[in-house]
Amino acid sequence: MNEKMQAVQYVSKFERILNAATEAFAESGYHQTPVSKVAHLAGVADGTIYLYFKNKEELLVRLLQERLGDFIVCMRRELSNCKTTEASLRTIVKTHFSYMEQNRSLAIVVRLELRKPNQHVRSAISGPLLEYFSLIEEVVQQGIERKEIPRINLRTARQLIFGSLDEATTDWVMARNPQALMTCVEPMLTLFKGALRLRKPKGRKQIVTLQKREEDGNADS
Amino acid sequence: MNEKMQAVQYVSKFERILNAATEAFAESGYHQTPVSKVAHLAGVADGTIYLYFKNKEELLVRLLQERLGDFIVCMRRELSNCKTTEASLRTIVKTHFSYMEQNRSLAIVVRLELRKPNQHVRSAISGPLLEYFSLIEEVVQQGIERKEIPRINLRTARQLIFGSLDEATTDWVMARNPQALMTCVEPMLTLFKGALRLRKPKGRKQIVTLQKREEDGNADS
Amino acid sequence: MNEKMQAVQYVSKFERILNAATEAFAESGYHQTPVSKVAHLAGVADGTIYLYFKNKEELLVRLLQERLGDFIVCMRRELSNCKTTEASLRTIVKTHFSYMEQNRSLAIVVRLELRKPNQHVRSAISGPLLEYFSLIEEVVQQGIERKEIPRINLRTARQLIFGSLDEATTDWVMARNPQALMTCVEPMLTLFKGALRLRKPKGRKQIVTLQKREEDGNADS
Amino acid sequence: MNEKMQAVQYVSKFERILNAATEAFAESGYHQTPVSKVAHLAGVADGTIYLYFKNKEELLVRLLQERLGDFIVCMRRELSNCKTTEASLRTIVKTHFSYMEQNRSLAIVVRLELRKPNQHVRSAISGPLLEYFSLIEEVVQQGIERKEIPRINLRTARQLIFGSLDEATTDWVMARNPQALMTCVEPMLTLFKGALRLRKPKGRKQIVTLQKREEDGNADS
DNA sequence: TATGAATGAGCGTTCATTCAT
DNA sequence: CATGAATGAACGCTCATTCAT
Repeated sequence: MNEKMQAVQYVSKFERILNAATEAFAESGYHQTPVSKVAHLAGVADGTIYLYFKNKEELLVRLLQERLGDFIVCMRRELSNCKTTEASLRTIVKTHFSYMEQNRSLAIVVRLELRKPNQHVRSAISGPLLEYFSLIEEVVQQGIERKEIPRINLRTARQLIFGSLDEATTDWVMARNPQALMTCVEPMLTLFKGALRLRKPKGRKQIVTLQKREEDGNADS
Repeated sequence: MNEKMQAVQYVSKFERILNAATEAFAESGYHQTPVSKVAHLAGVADGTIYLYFKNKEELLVRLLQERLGDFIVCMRRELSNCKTTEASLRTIVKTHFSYMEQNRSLAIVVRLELRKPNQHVRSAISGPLLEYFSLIEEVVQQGIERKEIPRINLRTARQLIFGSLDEATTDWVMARNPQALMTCVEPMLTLFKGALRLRKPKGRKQIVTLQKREEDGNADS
Repeated sequence: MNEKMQAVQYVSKFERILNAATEAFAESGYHQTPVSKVAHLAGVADGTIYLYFKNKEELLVRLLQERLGDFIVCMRRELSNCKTTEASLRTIVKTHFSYMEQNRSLAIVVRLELRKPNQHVRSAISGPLLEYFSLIEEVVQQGIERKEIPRINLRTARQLIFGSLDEATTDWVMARNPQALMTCVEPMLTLFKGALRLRKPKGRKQIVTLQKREEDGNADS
Repeated sequence: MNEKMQAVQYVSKFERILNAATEAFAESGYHQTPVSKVAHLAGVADGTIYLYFKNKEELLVRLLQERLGDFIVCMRRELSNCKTTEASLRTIVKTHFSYMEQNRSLAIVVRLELRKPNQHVRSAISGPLLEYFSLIEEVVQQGIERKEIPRINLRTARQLIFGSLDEATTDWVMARNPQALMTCVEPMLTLFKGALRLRKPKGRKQIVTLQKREEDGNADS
C-alpha cells in the first residue's frame, strides 16, 4: 500500500525515508548502508533523517515495526474469513508468500535482521514477530480442538511452518531468476497438511483409505 | 570438537584465529566485530591475522567454509550408516541439532551470514550449503525411489526440512534459557514423516489402515 | 532586575531572547548551547532569533554588551554618591558582589567569555569592560590625588581589585553550596585598603601610629 | 621543560600531541579546535590521537593535569627554599608570572578552562588547582603563626592573591604588545604585602614609623 | 613469521542558518 | 514579523589495513 501511494501521488517524507531505507538495507545490509545513501534515495538531506528518527538504529527498528505490523494486520484480516483449518493454513502460506513477493526488499531486510544478535533490535521487533508466531500456533491449536489435527507440540509445529515459509522466501530472494513464490503455495501446503496430519473436518467421513489420501496429495501438488 | 582439541594441546594459529572469530562474530556480529578483537581473543597481534587471511571478509568466508565443510563431512558419515529413509531423516535431525548445540557460536554466525545479501560471501559458502541441500534432497529422492515417499517436489521438501531445523535452531539460539535442542528431535521427526507421508519400507505390508498410521504418530510424540 | 520585569508583565522578544541566552549559556557554555535551545527557552521559533540577531555570535556579543553596560551604569550611579575613597572602594565591592549575586547566570557567562581568545567577542565587549577598568582606576587615582593613597601603579591596583572580585565571584559560582557573596564585602575591602595603604582623608590627622592603623584593620575584619 | 626537550631532540608522540593541543586550544579555544588540527600540528594522523587519549575531552583534561601538576611541583620546590613570608610571597608571584610567561599558550588554556561550567573538566583539574590554593593559604597561615600577618580570612586572602595574579596574566595574554609579566612582580608584591599587613619577622623592630613603611613601598615599586 | 603503532578513509550525528509559507 | 522544516558542512571517532622493526 505504501508503494502504491508513492507511485500515485504524494508520500510523506517519513514514508519516503522508510521506503528508501528498505531498499538500501536490502541491497547492502543495515551496517553496510551509510545514512547518506538512505537520504539520497529518499531525496532528502542527511540531516533530515534525524528530524524523523532519533538515529540510524531507530530507522531500522521503526521500519521493521511498521512493516511487520502491516503484515500482521493483513494476515489477521485474511485469517478471519477462514472457516476450516485447511483454509487457515492455505491463507497463511498464500499471504506470507504474496506479501513477501510484493515487498521483496522488506523480505530481505526482515529475514536478515531477525537473526541478528543485537538485543535492541530484537526486542523492538519481537512484538510483531511473536504475534505472528501466536497466530500460527492459534491456527494449529484450533485444528487440534476441532479434532482436525492430533495433539502435537505447538511450538514445533510453528517452527516447521514459519521455518519452511521463511526458507522458501530465502531461496526466492537469493535466486537470480526465481520462479514466482506463489507457485509454491500448494506444494508447501500439502507438506504442512501431512506434517499436521490434517483430517477433513467433522461432517465428513472419518475413515479414509490411504489411496484416497494420496489422491489428495497428488491433487495438491 | 574444535574446542576440545584446543583445550587438549597445541592448536595452529590458523585454527585459533578461526575459533576466535567464531566466538567474536557470534557475540556481536561480523560487522560489529573489530579485527583487533579477534586478534586479542586468538592471542595474536592484529597484523598476524593478515598473514593467514587476505582481509576480514576472507576470515569470515574461510570460517564458514571450514566449519560448514566439517559439518557436511560429519553429516555424510552419519548418513552412510542409515538403511531406511526414516533412519536417514532421524540422522539429519539429530546430527543437525547435535552439531549446532555443540557449536553454538558457529550456529549463530552461520544462520546470520546465510541471509546476508553480500554476494561475495554467499557464493563462497554456497558450496557446502548446496551440498547440504543435495544431501537432504538425496534422502528424499531415495525415499521416493524406494516407494517410502510419494512423489513430491524435492525442493519444497528440502525447504521444509532445512527451514524447520534452522528455525528450531534460531529459537534455541535466541532463547535466554533454552531447553536442549536434542529434546526436539523426535517431535520434529514426526512432523517430517507426516509431511513426507513416509511409509514403512518395502518388505512390509503396502496397505496400512489409517489407525495404524495414527498409532505410529502417537508412538513418536 | 531583568527577571522581575519579565515576571511582572510584557517583555520584548529581544529581551526574552537575551534572557534565555543568558540562562542557556550559563548552563552549558556558549558553544555547547544550540540556538534552538535558546529559542525554546525564549518561547520563540528558531528562525525568529535571526530576525533580532545577525547570528549566534552577535547574540552573545549583544548579551554581554547590554548586561555589562547595565552593570556599568549601575556602578557609576552608586559611585557618584561616594565622598571618600573608602566609600568608593566599598561601593565597588558591594555593587560588584551584589550585581553578580542577583545575576548569577550573567556572572557565569561574563567570567567565561572574558577569557575567550576569540578576538571578535573580546573587542565587542572591550567597551564596557574598559569602562569598568577606568572606573576602578579613577577611584584609585582620586585617592592618590587626595593623598589618601600613596603613589602606586594604577594598572596593578586595578588588576588586584578586579582580579580579586572576579576570583571571589568565581569561587561563589563554582561552589555547590556557596555562602552569600555579600558576606565577603568587608573582609575583601579590608584587604584592599591595606593593599592601597589607604589613610583617613585630609581633614583628619596625617600622622597615625601603627597601633592606630591596626585598630582600623581589626575594626574592619 | 617540555618545550626545551622538544627543541633539543626527541619528543614522545604523547608529548607532541599535548604540546600541539596546547597551542591549538590556546589559539581558538577547545571547542573551536578540531581534533584534526591538533593532529596536524603534532604531525600525526587524526586516528593516532585516539591511541593516546580516549577522546577529545581527555586530551584537554590530561593536558591541564600534566601541565598544572608540573607547575605545582615547580612552585612547591621554589617555596621550600623560602625563609620568610615575604620571600614566600615573592616566590609565588615570581614563579606564577615566570611560568605563565614561558608557557603562554598554557596560560591561555588554563585561565579559560578554569571558568568552564563543564563538571567533568572542572573535577579533573580540581586536584592541582586546589593544591595551588592550599599552597597559597599555607603561606598566609604560616605568616599568621609567625605573627608577621594579623589574623585574616585565609580564603579571602587566597582569592586576592590568586585573583590578582590571574588577572595580571589575563591582561598580559590579551594585550597585543604586552610588557614582560616579570616587571609586575614587585608592584604586585607590594600590594600583597599591604593587603596582608605584612610586618618584618620577629627578630626585627616591632615599631616602625609610617615613613619607614612608605620607603619600603617606594623601594619595591 | 610476528608484531602493534600508525594511518586515513569513512561514517553517524549535530546544529547554525535559510526560506517558503 | 514569525515560523520551523530542511539543509549540508563540519566534526568526533572507529577500525581495516599496512609496514618498519
